[in-house]
Amino acid sequence: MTETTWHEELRARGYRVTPQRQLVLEAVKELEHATPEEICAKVRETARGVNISTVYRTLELLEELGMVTHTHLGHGAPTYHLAAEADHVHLVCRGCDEVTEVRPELVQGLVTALEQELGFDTDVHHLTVFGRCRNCR
Amino acid sequence: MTETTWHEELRARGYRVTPQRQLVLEAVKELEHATPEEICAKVRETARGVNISTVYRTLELLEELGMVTHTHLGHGAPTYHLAAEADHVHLVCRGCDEVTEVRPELVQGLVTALEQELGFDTDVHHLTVFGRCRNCR
DNA sequence: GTAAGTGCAAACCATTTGCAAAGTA
DNA sequence: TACTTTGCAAATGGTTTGCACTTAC
Repeated sequence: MTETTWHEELRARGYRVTPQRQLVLEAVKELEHATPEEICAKVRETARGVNISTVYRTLELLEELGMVTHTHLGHGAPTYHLAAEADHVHLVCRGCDEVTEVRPELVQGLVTALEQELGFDTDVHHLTVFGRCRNCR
Repeated sequence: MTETTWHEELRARGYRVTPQRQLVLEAVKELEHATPEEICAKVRETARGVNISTVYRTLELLEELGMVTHTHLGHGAPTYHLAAEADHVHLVCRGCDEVTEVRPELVQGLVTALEQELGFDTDVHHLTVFGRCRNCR
């Protein structure tokens, strides 16, 4: 999605293009897997600050627009990334807490089975698999 | 695991058998998919109350002993159930919030692939798949 | 100009912690 | 008795909300 496209997308739905919204989207793009707090910190590196509640409100909006997605990689805050770059599944090791991204094809069998057996449409982007990695098991 | 077995299990590890621990385990057994708050409420139905922090501490202990497991079915608190009865994967519909339990064989392909390709040992009990059910898609 | 968006502070929910009192072995 | 566990109240972390002020259109 280009710069102009999403500006129009916002306006078309009655939302406004604000510097805060642009900054938050920029930060999500640059950080990858960032928590709201981290996004807020990143944005504050630039002169203009952004309030944490604005970050939350903006992330909710961007998610509704389908521009970002979030997933839960641990006990704490969720992490956000661009929907366009989210084509992977997360593996989290309970031993070393390391996060690995794996090809979505690995879950294709599961997705197909759920689809055919139950008519269930899986949100692959949100999927996180917990377990133990080679080194920690 | 029988009544006596887990009492011995506790003592063998230097832990003590207390009425609170027995009540919490009972509640987990009866409720299935209960949050700490719900477990606390359930236990309070019996004359003796239990403090919410004791519930948290007990659940942590029971999980360490491998007697209960937890999973995240939504935005709020996690839900606990007996490890012995946890042999299923959870499906959560984003439309109607309904939770479905499916046979673990459905994820067998994924588990095997992660095992063979990465040596990753998946915690199937904790796995929750978000998406949209037949009625809501 | 007017409706939408922001900042701020307070409220909220889930969870954790310190410590003195109570209970188990 | 000695050491574990509990209850309570306060602290914490993450998130949401109400409202007056500001800004995009």
